[in-house]
Amino acid sequence: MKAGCSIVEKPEGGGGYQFPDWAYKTESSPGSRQIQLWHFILELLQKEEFRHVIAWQQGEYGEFVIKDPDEVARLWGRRKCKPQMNYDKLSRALRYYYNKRILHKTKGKRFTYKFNFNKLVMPNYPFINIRSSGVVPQSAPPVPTASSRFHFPPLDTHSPTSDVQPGRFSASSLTTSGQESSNGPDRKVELSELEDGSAADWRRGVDLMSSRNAVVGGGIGHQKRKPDIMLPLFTRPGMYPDPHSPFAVSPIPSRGGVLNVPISPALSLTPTIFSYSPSPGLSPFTSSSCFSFNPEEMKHYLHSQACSVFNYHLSPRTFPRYPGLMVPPLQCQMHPEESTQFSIKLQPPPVGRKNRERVESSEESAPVTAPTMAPVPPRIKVEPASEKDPESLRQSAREKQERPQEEGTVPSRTIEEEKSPIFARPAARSSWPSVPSTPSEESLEMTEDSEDRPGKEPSAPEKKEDALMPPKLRLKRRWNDDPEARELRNVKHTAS
DNA sequence: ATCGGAAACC
DNA sequence: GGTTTCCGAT
Repeated sequence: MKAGCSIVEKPEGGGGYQFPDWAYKTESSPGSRQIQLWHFILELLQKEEFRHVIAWQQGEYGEFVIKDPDEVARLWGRRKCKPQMNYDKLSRALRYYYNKRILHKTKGKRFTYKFNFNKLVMPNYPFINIRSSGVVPQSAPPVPTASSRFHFPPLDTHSPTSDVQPGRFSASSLTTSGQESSNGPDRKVELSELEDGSAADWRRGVDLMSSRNAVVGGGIGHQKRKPDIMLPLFTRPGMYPDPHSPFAVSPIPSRGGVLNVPISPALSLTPTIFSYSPSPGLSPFTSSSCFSFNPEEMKHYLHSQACSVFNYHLSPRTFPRYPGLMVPPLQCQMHPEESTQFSIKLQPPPVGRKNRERVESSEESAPVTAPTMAPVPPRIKVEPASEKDPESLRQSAREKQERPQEEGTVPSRTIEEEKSPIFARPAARSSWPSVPSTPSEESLEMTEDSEDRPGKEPSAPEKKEDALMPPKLRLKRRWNDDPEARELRNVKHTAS
């Protein structure tokens, strides 16, 4: 048993804002069904109680500083029942977000990272009415400043430590059908690399704009969806007024409001394999044919996206180009046919286990773990039941109490609206808009690695290099600060 | 301090 | 799949 983990707090206590269990799954990873780190981080950032531990960095959108790494790690460890957690490990996890582009490291600033809200927010709140508050935090995120409206809804069932709040990041997943990976089994590409979230969204937008009711696959196009599932229908902001949502429109509805799925909600909510899905839980959208929207809004949305992406210092290449779309005069040049995506797998599956000398641990004994046939003695973690220091205890105690009314603790932010469970029962929808009529549509033949003009540009020097370069490097080079590459890209763009 | 590969874990 | 755990490199 994991000592130290007894304090797993669940909302049920008397919170009152109970949602069905499956309702919470959305934000967790489909696989693990557990809170994700970025989620947790956001939670902490959201609460003032943790201001001294981790806080938004004013000035930079989405940038935050971990003031007390050890504490954050401790909290995280507690949350995950991993008493051995430490900043080193936690930071490794954070680093994994780099490639997913959920997070970035702010170079030069110690313990400072930056969220890519495009990735986190937009995919989850695609149709927020940007006009009302500037969807993406135009100014620092949840900073209780100007954008009184932007605030991250609670992400997890339990709060950082155990508290919680009614609202949550709904992954809005509407998802569903998915199931079909458009690209073959092992073609799970992380388009996100390039997409940066926004691209994906854009693509979706495009699809929508094209008024292709039939199109589905979101971008990639090849997904057929199962006709027996109803995708949620988004109309427009306001359709799902969610008191807890900081946004004009509540993403939550998607959760239960509109699914008409025969399958378990939990399943349906689990964003699975969307071809373009960058990371589970993040891009739940299926760009289904079921959205209805306002062109006008879409425009704003897209525009906002562009700005945001830009503001986040993302690679310009992530900007999908859309004719007629106004973007900031920066180098945001857009090109109509952009949206290509990467097909590279950033983190290739393990090849096999190499024997690693982990035997060095001499004093562990396997608790209850079912030993597989590991070549080496199963590694057990010794979970010191006494991991809690006074501080921790104090905290957990406090947390528990806070839970019920946690909202009250965040005054400076937006007034947490009342926390009433927003749980609309999924109204069964009987008819669905359209059926995928274009199953094939190979139009979007994703250009594998090339994220540049598919059939165009003969071959830029850079490209060749890329070809010879491991995907990761390639990405890194491109994404991170490879001025050279960037320049090349720019040149290319301008040239064409 | 940070990064990222590798492998194990859940 | 998302970490967790280790660890060598920078």
